[in-house]
Amino acid sequence: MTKKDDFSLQDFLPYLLNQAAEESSLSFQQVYKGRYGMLRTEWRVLFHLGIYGELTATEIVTRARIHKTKVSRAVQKLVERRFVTRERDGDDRRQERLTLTHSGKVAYRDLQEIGERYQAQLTERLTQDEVAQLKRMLRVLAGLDK
Amino acid sequence: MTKKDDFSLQDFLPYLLNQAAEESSLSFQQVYKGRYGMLRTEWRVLFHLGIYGELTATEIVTRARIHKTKVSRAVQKLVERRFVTRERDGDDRRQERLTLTHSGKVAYRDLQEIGERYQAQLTERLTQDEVAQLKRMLRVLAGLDK
DNA sequence: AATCAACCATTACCAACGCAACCAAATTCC
DNA sequence: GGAATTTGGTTGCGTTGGTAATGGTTGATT
Repeated sequence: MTKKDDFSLQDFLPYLLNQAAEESSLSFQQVYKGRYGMLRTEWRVLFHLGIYGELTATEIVTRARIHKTKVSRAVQKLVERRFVTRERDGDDRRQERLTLTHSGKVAYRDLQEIGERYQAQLTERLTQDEVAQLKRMLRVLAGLDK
Repeated sequence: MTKKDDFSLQDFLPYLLNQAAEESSLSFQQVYKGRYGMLRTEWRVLFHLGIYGELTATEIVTRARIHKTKVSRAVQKLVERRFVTRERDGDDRRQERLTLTHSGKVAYRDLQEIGERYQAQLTERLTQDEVAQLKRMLRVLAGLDK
């Protein structure tokens, strides 16, 4: 048997990353879907606004690397459900400043807290140090580090 | 500022995993899409057949954790494009044994080789040891280790 | 100041997804 | 041994996603 045949999906990084990502987002998805009827993209937009405060749609697109049509639709939903308010920028009337409403902030804090607990549970089979290493490497792979 | 406010998306594991997974599958997607007009699910099915040989649709579902309708449609496409043949099982006529055709094998080997090179390039900013650690942890998170 | 290119965001259109319902074959149960 | 249940796989249909085109605004060129 040659070296070539040793190749396995279990060793193919994009595949492994995908499996881990899917697995890790699945149960958390139940939370924001069940509690607030949110889709994944909506939750992600909410979180960005919760963390960074006022943002425009384009800023969310570049920060979160979500397709702009997805952001557009997610914002629409969040506005409908009164989690977010949009307001045309005075200086540049093309863009809209997005901010969380009160209930948006409440939802954010609620989910953020659950998220932290969920993360802790997710990594209980790894040491603190391993988790730190893992995150560092993921940032490298995602091209998120400076 | 309290501890709570330190929470950041850059530190939320499901988010990081998703970013890394998306980033790492993006350029490779161009390859199987460009060369063979395949979708992600089709490529995944092809790889499973390439690695494990003859499988049924259900076996692919459980191994790859892909929804059965996705597998069903991917198999359909792969059969149409003559990468895969299906054959009713004699013992249990509900299931179909799936195997790669010659051109299916060729495509698999081609993509597998590119995949390996791609993986090497992806991890060039990490040491061998780090990659091994990373894969181990991802398997834990994905629930893939015994 | 009129034109043109660049930009922010949305929409129209079609492809892909996922749930639930379904068909056909096999197994269980009485 | 026949009805009910389970299992392998497909399909219909409403939802979600991406590409490309559009509307509306700004900035640059002249």
